[in-house]
Amino acid sequence: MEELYHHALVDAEAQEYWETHKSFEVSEDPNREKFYCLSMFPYPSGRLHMGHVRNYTITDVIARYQRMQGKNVLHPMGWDAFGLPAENAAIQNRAAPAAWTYSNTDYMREQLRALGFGLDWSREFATCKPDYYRWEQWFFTRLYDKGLAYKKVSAVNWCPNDQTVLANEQVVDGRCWRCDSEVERKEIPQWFIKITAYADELLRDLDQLEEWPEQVKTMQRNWIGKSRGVEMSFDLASPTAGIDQMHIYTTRPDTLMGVTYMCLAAEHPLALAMAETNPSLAEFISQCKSQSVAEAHMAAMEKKGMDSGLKAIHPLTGKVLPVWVANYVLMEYGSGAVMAVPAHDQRDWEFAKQYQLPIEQVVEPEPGSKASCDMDREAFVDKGVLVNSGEFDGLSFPQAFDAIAKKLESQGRGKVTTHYRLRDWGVSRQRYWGAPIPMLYLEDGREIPVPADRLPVLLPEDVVMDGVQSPLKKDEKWRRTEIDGQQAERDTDTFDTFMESSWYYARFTCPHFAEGMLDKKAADYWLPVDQYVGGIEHAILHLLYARFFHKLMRDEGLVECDEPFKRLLCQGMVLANSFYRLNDNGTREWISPQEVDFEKDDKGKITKAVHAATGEVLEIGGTVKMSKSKNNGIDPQVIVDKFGADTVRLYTMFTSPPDQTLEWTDSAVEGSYRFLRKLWKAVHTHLQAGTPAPLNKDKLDPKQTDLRRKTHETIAKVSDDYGRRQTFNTAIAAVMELLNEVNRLADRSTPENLAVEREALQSAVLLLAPIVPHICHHLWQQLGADQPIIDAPWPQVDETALARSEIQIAVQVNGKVRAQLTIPADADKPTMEAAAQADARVQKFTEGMQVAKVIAVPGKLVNIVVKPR
RNA sequence: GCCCGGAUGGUGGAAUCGGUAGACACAGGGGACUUAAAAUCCCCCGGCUAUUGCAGCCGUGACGGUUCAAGUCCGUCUCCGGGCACCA
Repeated sequence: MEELYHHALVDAEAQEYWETHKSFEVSEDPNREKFYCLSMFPYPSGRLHMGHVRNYTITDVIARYQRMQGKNVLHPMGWDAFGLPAENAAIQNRAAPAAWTYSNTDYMREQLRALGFGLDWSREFATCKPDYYRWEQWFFTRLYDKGLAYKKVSAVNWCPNDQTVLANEQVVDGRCWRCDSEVERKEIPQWFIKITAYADELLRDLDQLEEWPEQVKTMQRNWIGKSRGVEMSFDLASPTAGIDQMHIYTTRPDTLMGVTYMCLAAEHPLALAMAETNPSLAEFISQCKSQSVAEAHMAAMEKKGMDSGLKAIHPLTGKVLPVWVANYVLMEYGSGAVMAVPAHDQRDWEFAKQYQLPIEQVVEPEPGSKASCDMDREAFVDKGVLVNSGEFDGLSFPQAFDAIAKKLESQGRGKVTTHYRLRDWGVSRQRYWGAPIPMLYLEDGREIPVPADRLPVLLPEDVVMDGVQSPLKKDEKWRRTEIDGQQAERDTDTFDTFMESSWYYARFTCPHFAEGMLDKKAADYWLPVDQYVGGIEHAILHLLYARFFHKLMRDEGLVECDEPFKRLLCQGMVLANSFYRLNDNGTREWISPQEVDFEKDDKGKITKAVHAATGEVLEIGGTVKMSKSKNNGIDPQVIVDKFGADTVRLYTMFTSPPDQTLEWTDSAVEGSYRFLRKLWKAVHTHLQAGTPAPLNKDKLDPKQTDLRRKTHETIAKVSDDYGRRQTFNTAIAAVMELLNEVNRLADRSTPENLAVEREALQSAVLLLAPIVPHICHHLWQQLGADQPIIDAPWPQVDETALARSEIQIAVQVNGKVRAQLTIPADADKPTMEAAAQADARVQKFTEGMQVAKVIAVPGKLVNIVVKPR
C-alpha cells in the first residue's frame, strides 16, 4: 500500500471500477427489497454549483447506505431542461436554446461523474426531448377529455413597449427589466388544470406522509387553506349592467353586523360598468392595472380605493352601504368582491381610517380575557362576544357563526360552505423554450386536443431568438395545420416547466418506454420514491404540483400508490460571503470572495474587505446564497481538482446538518482533507505493524475491551444517524472520535491488539464508505476484503461489546453540577442517592441546609434540592 | 403584508424524549521534530474573578413564565433566511 494518499489516483481507481462493472445500473428484481432514492433534478444552467453538490451528495450517501443494507437501489439523474434561462442565454449568445442546453448537460454530466455519484446513467433523460414531452402532451389531452383542463382569462405581466409577457422575475420595481417600461396587468386566455378538484385529497393525504418534515406539511396545509365560512349575497340598491347582487365569502359571518362598506376588484364587471360614466373612476381603474401580478408586491403596496357610487343593501339590517373599488381586491381570487368590517379586520381598518369610512365594533373580548381592544389604535381581530348586533348580542363566535348563517340561509341569502385558498394551476406560458401545448383551434371556433397518433407536437429546435417574441408565435408554417380536412391553428403557448418536473420521478422507472407514458410494471415496482431530497425553496409549488400530478396519474391507471414521495429531506442552501464595488452610475459590480482579503471583528463579523489584487476597499454584501448574479459561487471543480471528490463530499456533509444553511469557508475544507490523510495513515500504519490474530471476543484485556466498545458504540451511533436522524455531520464526528481512540490506544505490539484495531478500522471504513466512497474503496481492499466495498454489508452492532460495569453520573445541588461520580452501571435510585450524599464535594453545599427533595435519574444524574434550615 | 423556519465560543456546529452546555472540527496560541519549510505529533483554547493549588460566579438573540432541573416547553419581542402561484 502507498504510504501517502493521492486523491487523483484513488478517485480514478474507484470510478473506473464502478464504470466498468456498471455498478449502479439496476433493474426490477421482485426478490429484493427496492429503494428509490432521488434528488430534485437540476436545471442545466451551465456548471454545477455547491447547492447541487450538496444535494447529490446527500442522496448518494443515502443510496449507498441503503445498498449496504442489501436493497436494490435506484438512484437516477436527468435534466429539467426547459426554462427561461436558456432563452436569456440564447439571446446573449445568439445561439438556439437547445444547443446551449445540450452543451450544458454534457459539461455537468462530466462534473457529476468526477464527484463519484453512484447514478444509473442508463436512465438519464432531458425533459426537452420529444420522447419525454410527448407523454406530457398526451396526458394533458387526457385531462382535457376528462374536463380537468380548461381555458379561462387570467392576468399576466405585460410590457407595453416590447408587446410581450414578463415573468415575475423579469419585473423589477414595477418595470420591464429589458426596456424599463412600466409593466401592466393584462388579461389573456390561458389553460388551467383543476388542482382545486383535488384540494381536499391533497390536504388529507398530508397526514399519510409521516416521513415528511412537519414544516413542509404545515406550509402546504396553509397554502391549500381550507376554511369554513359563509357565501352570501348583498343586493344592490339599483341593478347595474344587468347585475343586481354582489356575492362574497367570509370566514367571519359573526362580524356581519359590523360591515360598513363593500369592496370590488378593479376588473369587476360592476366597477367597469360604473367607470363608463365616471372618468375619475376609469382613471383609478387604469391605475390599478399598473402593478405586477405577484402577491408579495400587492400585499406590500399602498392600499388605494375609490367610491364607485354604487350602493349595496345589508342583508340583515337593510342599511345602505357604499361600494368601493380597491386595488387590493383581486378578480381572480374568489368572486372579486369582499365585505369590509373595519372594526375586526386590520386591512379594512387601515383602509377605513385612510378614507374616513365608519368603524363599528360588533365583537368584544370574552369576559376575563386579557386581549386589549382599542378601535382608535387597531382592529380587534380575535374572536369574542358579539355586541351592537341586535338579536345576536352576547353570542360567542361559534354561536354567532351558526345563528347568522342560519338566518341568512332561511332568507335565501347565504349558505355555509368550505373554501380553499388554493387556485387552479395556470399552465400556459407565452414562451418558446417549453413543451408546446397540444391544442388546435379550428376555423369553426372549436378547440380540440391533438389526437394521440399525431403527438408529439414537436418544438422546432433550430430557431433564432430576437429577445422579445417567442419564435413559435412568429412561425406561420409551424402554427398552421389541418385536421379532419379543416384548417386549424396550433396553440403557440408552451407548458409551465413545473409540468415536466411534476412527473419525471415516475419516468425514471422506465425512461425509454415507447408505448406509453409509464410502464406500469416498472412504475409499480419502484414507486413511490423512498427518499426525495431537494431544496426547501420547493416546499410548496413543486412538491404540491408533483403530488397532484401523481394523483392524476393514479386516476388514469398509470400508477398504484397515492403519494409520490415517501420520505422527504429538505436541504438548506449553500451561502458564501459577497462583496461588490459601487460604480459611478450606481450599479454594483460583484467581486468573487476568492479575490478578497477581509478583516473581522471579535464577533467574527467582516468589518473591512479589500480587493487583494488592487488594494481597493470594497462594499460588503453579506452572507448570501451562492449565485452567478452575486459572483460568489465556489466552483466545485476547483476544489475537486485540488483535494479530490471525497474531500468535497466530506466537507459538505460534515460542516452542517443537511437541513441547515451551509456557509462555505475554504480553510475548513483543508480540515476535511487532513482527516482523509489521517484515515489513510492509520490504515497504512496498521498494515505495516503485522498480521492480526483472529479476534477472540472472550479474551480481551481492558484496553482492548475499551476500543471494542468504542467501535460498536460508533456503529450503533452512525447507523442511527444515517438511517433515522439523517444527521451526517454527527455520524462523521463519531467516526472521527473512533479514529482518535484508535490512535490514543495504539499498541500494535501483539496480534491480539491488531485484531481489535483491525475491527475498528474496518468498521470506520465501512461507516464512511457512503460519504467518501473512493478512499474507502481502496482502503477496504487493503484491509483484506474479498468483495468491493459497495457490495459489503453494513456492519452489525455486537451488543455484548457495549456492556459497561461502571458509569459516570453528575450530582447537582439545586440544579448546579457539584460532583462527578463513578458508580456501578446497574445502581438503583437509593444507591445513587446514597452515593451522592456521601460525596465530600456535595456535602460542602448541603452542610447546614435542609434537604427538601432528592431526584435521581438512573444513568444520568442526582439532583439534591436544599433550603436553609 | 401573509405563511414557514432559524439565532449556542473567534468560526462551523454538538447536546436525539426537559437531565452534566460547547462533542467533533476550523481558526488561533504554545511546544516537539527539522539546517529550514511543509507535513506530522503533543498541550492550551466561552467570559469574568481568583490562583501556589483548590475553586467561584456568569453564560445558548432579548424580556418574562412553567419546573427540582430549560439551549430544549409556554408567552411577548428583535434580527436573519425561505416561500407567496410566470426563477427553478
